[in-house]
Amino acid sequence: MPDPAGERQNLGLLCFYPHRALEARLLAALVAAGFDDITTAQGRIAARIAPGGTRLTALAEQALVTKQTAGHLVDQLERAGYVRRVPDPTDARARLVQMAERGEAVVAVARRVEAEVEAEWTAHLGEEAAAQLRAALERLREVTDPYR
Amino acid sequence: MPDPAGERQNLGLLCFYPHRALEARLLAALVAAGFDDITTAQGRIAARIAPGGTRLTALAEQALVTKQTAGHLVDQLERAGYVRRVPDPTDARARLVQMAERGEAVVAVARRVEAEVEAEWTAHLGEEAAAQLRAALERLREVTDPYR
DNA sequence: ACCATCTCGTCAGAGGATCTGACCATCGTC
DNA sequence: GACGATGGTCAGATCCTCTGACGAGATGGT
Repeated sequence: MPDPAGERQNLGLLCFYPHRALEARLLAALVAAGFDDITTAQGRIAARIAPGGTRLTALAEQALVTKQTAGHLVDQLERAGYVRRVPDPTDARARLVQMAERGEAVVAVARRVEAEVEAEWTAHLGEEAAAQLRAALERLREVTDPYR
Repeated sequence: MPDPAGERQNLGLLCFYPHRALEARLLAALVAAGFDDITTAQGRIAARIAPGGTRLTALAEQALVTKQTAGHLVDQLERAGYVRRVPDPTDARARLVQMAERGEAVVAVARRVEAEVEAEWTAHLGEEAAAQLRAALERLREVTDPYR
């Protein structure tokens, strides 16, 4: 990962700063809202739960962790009441991880903070540059996200 | 951190994909080059060592970890021969973490991979869009990197 | 139906990464 | 010189992540 404090930083590293900043803002806001028992790792898993529920294996794939790790994190989220596991009606081996009520409350807070942060960034960059940034990142995702 | 598999992803999450892709590419290339005893956490610290050496506290600040964590990672890097610690001539309390020969070799590989990846991304986006992306990310860094 | 094979998820165990708290040596300043 | 601030370490705990092994259910060919 080496990259000096030099002038021209690589694009990957430049991408890191906004991501880290958002994650820190989110975590702080969640703690402030009383959800102080959540970790970033749990959040990264929870963030990938689709409306109807998502299989553990799918969560693991998208988050780029092993299914053991994902299972461990879902255990914690379940114990804390953020998610629940229900049988998958289409496959008796599988179970769907769904948001519980408490989980939905967290998502609501997260959505608000995300919108806030994005508004700040847009204000800093200007509408047009922000839109271009989004477009470029979305196109970049085509070649950098194996699970798009 | 929650963010659904929904349509319009937030900018922070969009930033994550390129960063993760680059880090994975780097790690794979380093392993392929025989540097198979390095971890991403070590890399994130090593990446911030300036040419003349950097203090532990500075490394910790920039990587956003505690100085204990940074010290632990530098211990490993030192044991593996990637870096060395030398006394700071300007302050008897402090020591400078410097790249050792083996560390320089890693940096060389990393530089090459970074350039490769950036060339691929530029090819995908087009010269102009890539330049705009870089410019936007650099401006965004002004408000997202506390240690710029 | 049946069997080989794959997929979904779990259990067990180990190694890393990261934090908090306590502590010492040195620096800078009044 | 005395005192608060800074650089770094030690100790201990917690969380995250992985590898390996495994059982239960699905799938496809015969």
